Amino acid sequence: MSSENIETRIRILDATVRMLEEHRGRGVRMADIAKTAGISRQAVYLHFASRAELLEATTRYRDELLDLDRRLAPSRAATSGVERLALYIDFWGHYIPEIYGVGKALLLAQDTDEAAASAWKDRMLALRDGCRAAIEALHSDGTLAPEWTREKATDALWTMLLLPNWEHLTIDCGWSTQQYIRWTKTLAMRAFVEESA
Amino acid sequence: MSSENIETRIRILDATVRMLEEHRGRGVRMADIAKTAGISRQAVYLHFASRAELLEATTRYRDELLDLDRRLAPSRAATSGVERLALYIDFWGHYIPEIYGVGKALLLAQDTDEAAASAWKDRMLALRDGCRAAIEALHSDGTLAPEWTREKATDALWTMLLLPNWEHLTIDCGWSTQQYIRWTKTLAMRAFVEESA
DNA sequence: CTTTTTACTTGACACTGTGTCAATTGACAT
DNA sequence: ATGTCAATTGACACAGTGTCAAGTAAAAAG
Repeated sequence: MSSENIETRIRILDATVRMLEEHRGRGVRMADIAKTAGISRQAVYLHFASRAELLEATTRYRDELLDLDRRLAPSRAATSGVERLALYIDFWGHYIPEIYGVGKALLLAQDTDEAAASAWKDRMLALRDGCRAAIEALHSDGTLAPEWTREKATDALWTMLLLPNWEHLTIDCGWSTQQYIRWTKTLAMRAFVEESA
Repeated sequence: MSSENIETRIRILDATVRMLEEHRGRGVRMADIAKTAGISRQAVYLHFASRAELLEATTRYRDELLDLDRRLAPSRAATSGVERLALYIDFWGHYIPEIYGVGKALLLAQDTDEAAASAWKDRMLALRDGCRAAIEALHSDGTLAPEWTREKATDALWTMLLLPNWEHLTIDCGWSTQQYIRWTKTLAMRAFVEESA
């Protein structure tokens, strides 16, 4: 599956990203992707066994291109829990619009496709790790609001950052990325940080 | 379309509700619904023109059975904004698990089906009305936190109550309905009510 | 300069699920 | 007995995914 020409593989991945971002993850078929990549539909299957596998590979490819580690560096370098939480939300707020199309496609494919469902779950667990790290940092600082266990706070922050929330606020309600980030930060601070008044 | 036997129509709707709740809205086909209702697949089309129309009718049917007006009465009778907000979240928290399957099916059908998308949008606008009423009540009391416009606060509350948030917390994270309601209330109070400390 | 290999193409086809159509059955009403 | 109505049966069109076999064109290997 991987012995084939790497350039073609990348052309397919680029085409997939382009199509999914353009159409917000909806109604993009294998044939459309092939056409955009300038190859036959069947050639796509020489590189990716199924639509789900292509979507999964596309998310990984996207993350590479976006240089995830560099983007995460600021929040990882934070010197306090509050700062870490704020910087992680900053990271996420700028990251999510760039992966929206691919993520949405993966999300929608869950309906029929078990493999797509588990691929998405994987991505979400990575998000949870970031959330846990931020909550853990608050906890070590002693600034995690006392009503929370670390576990529950992680789940709650994780939920706040879910893709549909961003989608709804920006696409349906017309908020800007900046407004989304500000509101999410405010909410998280009031929810998780002690005496945030 | 409506001249047909009403009993059969109801049998179909009951079967649809049952199947969707049972399978959490995923992978339920017209043939499955027909089989559950004890009729032929084609007979379903004598009552509903398409899958989207059936899903739409099913949500309305579900709301009837659940006696939405009775359930909404407490929040409508609230004497303060804070009370109204709390009671509306109570209502929603108990309502959402009962419509989850149908809602999820409608949500997933958005991928391919334009009609399903607009049916879901309709349901969501009804939810927004409830949110606006609660925010409006806070505003008249003078207890809406000053950083919010009524419009933005409505959008934000609306987003908090989105189905995927409930889904994630209860189904993925294992929270109980009570925990979901408590957390949502706490969050909403801290977000929208002035000096909630 | 032929032969082999590699990457891809073309076209056909199986499968699933939605939605349509035509002919038929069985019950109930007039 | 006749007509009407609800539903049945079986066939089919259509879209999209995934598979398969045969062919092609160019690069690599002898």
